[in-house]
Amino acid sequence: MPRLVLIYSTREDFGSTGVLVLKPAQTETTHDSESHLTMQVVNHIRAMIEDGTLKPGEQIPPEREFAQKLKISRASLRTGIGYMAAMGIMKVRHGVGTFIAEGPPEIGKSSLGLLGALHGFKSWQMFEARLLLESKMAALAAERGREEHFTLLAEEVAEMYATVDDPDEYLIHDVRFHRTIAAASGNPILASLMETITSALYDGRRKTAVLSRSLKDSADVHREIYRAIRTRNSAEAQRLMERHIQRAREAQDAEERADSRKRKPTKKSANGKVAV
Amino acid sequence: MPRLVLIYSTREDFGSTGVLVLKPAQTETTHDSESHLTMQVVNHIRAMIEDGTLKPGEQIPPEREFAQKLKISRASLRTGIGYMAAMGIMKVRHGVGTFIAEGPPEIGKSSLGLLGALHGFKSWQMFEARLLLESKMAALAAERGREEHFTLLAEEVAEMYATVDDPDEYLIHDVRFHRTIAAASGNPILASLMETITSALYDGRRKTAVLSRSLKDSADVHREIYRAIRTRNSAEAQRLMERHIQRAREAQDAEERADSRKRKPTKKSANGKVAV
DNA sequence: GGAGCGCAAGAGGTCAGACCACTTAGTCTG
DNA sequence: CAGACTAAGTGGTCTGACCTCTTGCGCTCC
Repeated sequence: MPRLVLIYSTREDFGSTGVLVLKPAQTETTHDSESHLTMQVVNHIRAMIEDGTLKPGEQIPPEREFAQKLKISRASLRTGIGYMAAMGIMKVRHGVGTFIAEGPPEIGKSSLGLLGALHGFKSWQMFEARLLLESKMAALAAERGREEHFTLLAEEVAEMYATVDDPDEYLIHDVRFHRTIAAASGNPILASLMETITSALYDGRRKTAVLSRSLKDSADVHREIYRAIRTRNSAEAQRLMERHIQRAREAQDAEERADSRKRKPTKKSANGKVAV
Repeated sequence: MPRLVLIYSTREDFGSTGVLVLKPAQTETTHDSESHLTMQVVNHIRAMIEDGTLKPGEQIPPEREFAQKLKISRASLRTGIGYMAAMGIMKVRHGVGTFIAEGPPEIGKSSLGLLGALHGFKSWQMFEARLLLESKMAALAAERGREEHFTLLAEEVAEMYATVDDPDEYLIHDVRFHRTIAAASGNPILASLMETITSALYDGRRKTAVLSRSLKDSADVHREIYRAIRTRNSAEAQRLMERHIQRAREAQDAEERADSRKRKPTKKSANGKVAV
């Protein structure tokens, strides 16, 4: 009996936009990418995480042993692990072991780069997305941030002023500052999205050069943002953050133009990345 | 000679926030998840996409054949394919073939659900993210939308009014309406993020019930949004969209409360999803 | 005794080839 | 002609062997 179910699916009958389709329940084979066993592994590990058997940062049993416990072949287990590793849920270290990821979650980090190549994402679009996310998070941080966040932000601002002559060190605190705001926003999903876009944006490239021109000014801006958040002035925090990122973008654009003027061949940048 | 490079990396020495670290170039082994061969496959396919050999929707050669061409084992090729499938870049269909994904790109669709389980994403956080993205896209659509987009939006609104008595059919046009706005916003990255969150939000669950109460009212709201966009009133479009999604959220919250009152055991919803 | 080298255990990575399961389309049969 | 059957082609899984990397222990040589 072909029971019909409503499935939120992607189809190609409407230009490049998907639709909601009604289709037989069995045909779900075209799922996303899980052939029974792969999903079985994913679900098993998921269950272990949910019931506390496995926590972020911990190591899972050796493949040979784990495969035997799950009563599947090592190859299938590896497929499942590979799946979760691709999503950034697990980290595999050759010769050491396999671990549950920890730290700020990134949603399909490397995925963005690939998708970008497929659909032609542009640099300005990434900046636009980042601008939106970060400015909103700054506003939320002003509304929801707790004392501990304010303390951290203040520390990072201080560190920035202290390292205006050391671009590398400065950058560390710059990143931490933005991540702390993300944490203070109280919405880890937005934080994840920001993390994803940011890492794709600066993928492999050091932005030190961009900042080295006037780190003092940069520190001043961060200090202002901090103050707005500290005094729970969300509108001001959002406005300042918008301007800050807008300027970062202009600086990078300028740098890229200068770069492309120097290197004639312009071999789509070092490691093969394009349009990012 | 241990050359030092600046790497944008994730470490666990600062609470749950990562930092920018300075480390020996060789230690990059802990990369993301690519052991030479896997990456080789990914890069090869990426190259094929970039030079036009492969386009979205097209099929790649059979595994046995492709593996031979790349001079690697079928197992390794499958690892690479699995990696890209997990990111939603490729779709594998048992007994049919492997294809390059097409349609609206989703960044780590299933990833969000898993990450949610790991870091405890809440439903309201997803709504907040969606609210932010969709309202901003509505504003952008008002600024950048072209006639063709307006035409499509008008069509969908008309279809909505025509199907107020058929929730399933109505939902199709509802989704299309929102996707058209995403397309009109001119920023595919934001559209991808929306797609990801939306599908995670309604993952497996039909939201028909939510809408069935008063589809007529819903159609009215969409019509208003359309008008704002049509007249390039971006502020109004954003405001209306915000209100619209806010209400959708309230409706769903109400439904969930009603649901949990009926089913006592509350076995963390059908297919094992939680907190989504 | 301490610094450094080297080896071995243990983890993941790759390989080969056989066999299973699914989809599809063409063919046979009633 | 409709429906069941069959075969070809593609992905899915298994087995078990071997390779490579990381790590730490223990030996050797100052």
